[in-house]
Amino acid sequence: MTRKIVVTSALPYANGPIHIGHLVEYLQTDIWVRFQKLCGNSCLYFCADDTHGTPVMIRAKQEGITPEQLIERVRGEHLRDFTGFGIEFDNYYSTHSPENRQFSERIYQGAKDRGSIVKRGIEQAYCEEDRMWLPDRYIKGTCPKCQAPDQYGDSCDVCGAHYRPTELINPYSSLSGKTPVWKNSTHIFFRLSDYETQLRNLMDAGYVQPQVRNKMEEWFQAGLKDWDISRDGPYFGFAIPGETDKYFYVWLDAPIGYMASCKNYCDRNGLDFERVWNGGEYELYHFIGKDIMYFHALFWPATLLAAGYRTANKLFVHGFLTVNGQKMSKSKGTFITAETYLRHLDPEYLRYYYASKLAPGVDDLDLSFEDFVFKVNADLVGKFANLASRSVPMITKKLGGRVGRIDEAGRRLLAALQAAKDSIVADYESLNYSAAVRTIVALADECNQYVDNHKPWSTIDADPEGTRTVLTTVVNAVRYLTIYLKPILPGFAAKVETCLEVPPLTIADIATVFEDRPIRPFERLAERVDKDKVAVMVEESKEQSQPAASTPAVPEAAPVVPQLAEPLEPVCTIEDFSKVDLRIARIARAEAVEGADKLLKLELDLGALNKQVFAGIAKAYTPEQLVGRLVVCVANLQPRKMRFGVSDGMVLASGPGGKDVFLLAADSGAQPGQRVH
RNA sequence: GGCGGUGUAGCUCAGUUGGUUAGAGCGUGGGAUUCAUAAGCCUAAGGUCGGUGGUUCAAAUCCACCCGCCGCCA
Repeated sequence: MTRKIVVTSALPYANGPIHIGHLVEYLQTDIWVRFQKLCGNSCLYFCADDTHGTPVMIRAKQEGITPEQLIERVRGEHLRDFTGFGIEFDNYYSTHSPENRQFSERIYQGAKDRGSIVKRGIEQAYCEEDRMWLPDRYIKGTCPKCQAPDQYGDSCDVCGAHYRPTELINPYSSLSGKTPVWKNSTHIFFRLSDYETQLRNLMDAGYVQPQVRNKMEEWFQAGLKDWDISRDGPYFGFAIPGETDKYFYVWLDAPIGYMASCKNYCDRNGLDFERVWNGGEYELYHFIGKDIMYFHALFWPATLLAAGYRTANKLFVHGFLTVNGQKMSKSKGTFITAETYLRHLDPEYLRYYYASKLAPGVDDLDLSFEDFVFKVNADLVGKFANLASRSVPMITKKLGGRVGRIDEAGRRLLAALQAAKDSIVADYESLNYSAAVRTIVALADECNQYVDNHKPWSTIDADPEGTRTVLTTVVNAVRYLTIYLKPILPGFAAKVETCLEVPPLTIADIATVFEDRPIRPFERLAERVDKDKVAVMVEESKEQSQPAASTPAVPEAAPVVPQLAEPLEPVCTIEDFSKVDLRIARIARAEAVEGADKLLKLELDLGALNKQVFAGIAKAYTPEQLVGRLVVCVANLQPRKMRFGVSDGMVLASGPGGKDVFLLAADSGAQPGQRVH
């Protein structure tokens, strides 16, 4: 029976680029959607940019453009990045849309009619300089408990204390630097506790995974508190009807963006939104990260219930991405944007890698570059692509480009492939992609063993027809494997479909065989991933983040509290410091690097030894200026392989980069090779 | 700090309701091959299942405490 399904991914916020962390969710969702379509189900995938709120307003102001201009631009960038990764939305909309306003107002009215809207005054920080209310995260000051300076308005990073922003000592706006004043303002609250019973019923009905449910239980026991859904102007968002200068909090209208995107699609495609969203005919699933569980497991269903809308069948919660076992880091170059990735690597690699590690739980997923390279090369290329590559060309080159029929031995192999269907389908359906991939890889192993056992390369001259039978079996095996992998690897699948000259493969094709047909010349299905390319991508991610880090948020404003553009690192002991072996070096040679406009290739004379170092100082120094100079270098830095060669150290310099780079020099008398203490 | 999640071979992960000698892939060593993208096949080595204590005939699995990592505290 054909199912009808609506799927959403969380809406990315419109003030930053898509990065490989975001992609865990969009790829997880896209694979599921493609899987449903492969199974012949009708599946609609909706998303949008989340556009409202203070950060967007401030960012637009900094860039000297309107919020509307900013969100339009960012939406285009986001969609470009998603498309680059093969993520196919049926509609990618915006929360700054007429549909979203309409649904927000309707849901608010629904809650009001149910008596779930209450008002009360709260005290909040107001900046008279910028004439705006300050969210807690924009207020900084000295921690009332441990006196640490420059802590955020809600908690202290140094001692971990929690407090109210009013308790901060010497509070200041992180935007203007001015001291805020405390003013009273009436806010509008949604009484979440009115929906506790209904929410609990939802949990009982299997709305979330068990791990998430435990967390829910904790929240229920703590008691559901009223939710502040209003913000005072100026605020980039929807005005609240019947109020003066009050706007819906961004988190109220963000998930409503799912509905808006769906409505917009329905209107453009002749579908009845009420039927699709509310009719019960369609299943509805939301994919989200565990950081926004609270909003999607409590507020969102509660507001829908308030307005009489249906809630989702299930929430699929996933964990975060770590890179090489750690949080993504700009300084380590592991904060990799989708755009940067696509400039260096094939998106199918990441799709395969994530799929090979995704499970239904909320565990974090680790992207280890070493593992990434091995896995892509061993499985994707060595097992799948190579299986086709070692058999199909023999048919096109030596057997007239035609597959024949399959014999008994071939049928046994193919039967094993067919028999795996139910388990693979079940694994995809339950988001256990890693299990599906394990099964598929094991099948590919069997296929490769089959090829080795039948040695078509040694029989082809003596027994061409027998060999054709063997190779026909392999082609059929490749076809089945491709079907199983298609949700994960759409590009790979498209190449196989072209080679076989067949219409898009579906799961139903598992029941059929491919015999007595011509095939087209073989095109390589996937290239090996070069680990140097990964290294270059990481290197580039480091370079990109430097200017951003050194650009002050608001250049004109002079902060009252002194702050370094680059904050101090945590304390380092003398032992830590002694690990860094600094040496005086004389620049023996310097030359420009072809193909890199920031790099100079330096040969450093350290007395007894010479080192080759690539330094990102070409914008600031010409090679001629450098030869003969004494500099300080990190002599025991782990060598790094770059596109242009190995860099075996680093010369010390200050400055934000670009033209503003200032090399450290040594007073005369210092000798190359001397250690700096 | 409170709470939730998590910790299994060098790496990434499976381990069903507690039940023989704890598995897979990658990586590493050895072997036989050479059709194929230095891919594929055969084979070997590798683990006190975070720690301690407990329940049990039996614990990676259940319980308590501790340690590490991730997150939430609206």
